[in-house]
Amino acid sequence: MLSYTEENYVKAIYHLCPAGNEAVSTNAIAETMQTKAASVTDMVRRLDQKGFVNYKRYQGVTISQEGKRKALQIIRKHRLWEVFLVEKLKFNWDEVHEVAEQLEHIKSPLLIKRLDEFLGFPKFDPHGDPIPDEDGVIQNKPMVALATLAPQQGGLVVSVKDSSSDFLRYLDKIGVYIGAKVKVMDRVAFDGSMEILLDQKRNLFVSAQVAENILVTE
Amino acid sequence: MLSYTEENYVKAIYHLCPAGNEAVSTNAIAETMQTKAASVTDMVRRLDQKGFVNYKRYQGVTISQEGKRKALQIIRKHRLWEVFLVEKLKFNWDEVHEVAEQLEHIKSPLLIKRLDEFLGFPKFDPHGDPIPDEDGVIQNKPMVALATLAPQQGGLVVSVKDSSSDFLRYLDKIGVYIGAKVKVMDRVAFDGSMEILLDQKRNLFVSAQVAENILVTE
DNA sequence: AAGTATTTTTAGATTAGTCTAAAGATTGCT
DNA sequence: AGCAATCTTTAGACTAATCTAAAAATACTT
Repeated sequence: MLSYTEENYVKAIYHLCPAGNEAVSTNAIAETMQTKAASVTDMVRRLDQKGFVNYKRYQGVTISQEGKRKALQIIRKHRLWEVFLVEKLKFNWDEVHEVAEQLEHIKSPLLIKRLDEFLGFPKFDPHGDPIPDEDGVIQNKPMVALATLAPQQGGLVVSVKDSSSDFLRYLDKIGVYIGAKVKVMDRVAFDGSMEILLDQKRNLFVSAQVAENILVTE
Repeated sequence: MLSYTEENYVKAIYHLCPAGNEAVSTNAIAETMQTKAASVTDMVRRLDQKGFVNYKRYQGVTISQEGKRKALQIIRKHRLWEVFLVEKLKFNWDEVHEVAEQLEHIKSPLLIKRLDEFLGFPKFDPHGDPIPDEDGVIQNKPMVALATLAPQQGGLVVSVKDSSSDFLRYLDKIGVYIGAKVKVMDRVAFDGSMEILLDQKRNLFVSAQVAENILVTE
């Protein structure tokens, strides 16, 4: 069983190299974990001992199969909680991270199973990042920028490139959310702005820059 | 800011003497915390330093005003999460404690505010224990056993005396839950069993023993 | 290839929380 | 009151996670 801190290290190492094919440096981990390199050395040695990473001194770290499984489990929990916070508790997109960071460490398989059910088995979190399934498998449909679609083409909003508060708030205001159905109605050659049909109900205009930062999939 | 462990100590000390009027012994704390007396001594000294308890060596511990506030905050969180788990995630009454024990330590005032709202500002948890408000005030309506009511008298189910899994499962089965509206229709003198109108809809019979263990209020 | 710069590790210390074993207080009994 | 039983505290040690400072290894640069 991993401690709170160990879980965070595993997650960080996974994020730095999810494939586990190239070594992650002690320094890189220290930076993302907001700690010192010496502390990282101690920790990765322990995680190697426990089988969650592969570590050789001066050679950096790679995530192991076991570690990958654990990391994806934590990411799954994190993203499900984010969906809960936004969909059910009306948090803004930019308020959820800190809280989800705590909630992801709650240990209860039943809780996550039920939460998933309660949320209707979502596939993406509020930022559009995919939610791994119980076995750690990530559904990876190709995503393209809304800006690249031709008129009459449509898709589902699955993510955003820019996740600044400003941008997210703007999307909230115009009613665009992850999971929204969009269809390109027209495209203004002059400035690249687009007319979009949202959820088969409402027409709206977005600038080229906005369209560039909204990611959609079939 | 208190650590996870410190929060648990404060809660335990509060539970051992909520009024804070008489001293709680080191040993008693050790027992409820599943630890050794020596560890308790160390901890209560720290908590005294921080102002959450009053401690003098060999004299035991009392909870301070500050400690009471903190404990009630944690209890509030615990009970709100229990309501969430049972009402929204369909946990059984007897499955929630362990998970709520973890969830109660999540730090986010906004989260609790929104959760309370989402749950419709419940006043009792699934076991019928009252949920303190934001200021730590516990609503304390008098409770009486269902068994003591006369025919035609009614009330709301607010708690149970026996909280064994067996009893809770039985209540689930017959459809009795915290918050249910009940009215005594008849009382069998022979064995003390009762006929009850549940939620103004359904009639059911309960034994004297069951009626003794269901607590109701006006 | 040699020397400097950078990165990484080791050594030793610190804090939180815990333990065991022994010493010190309090309580209770006759 | 005096002694035994019990409870509580102290002392010293351990683990997890961290730090600083110094040593060791690797990488870069000319």
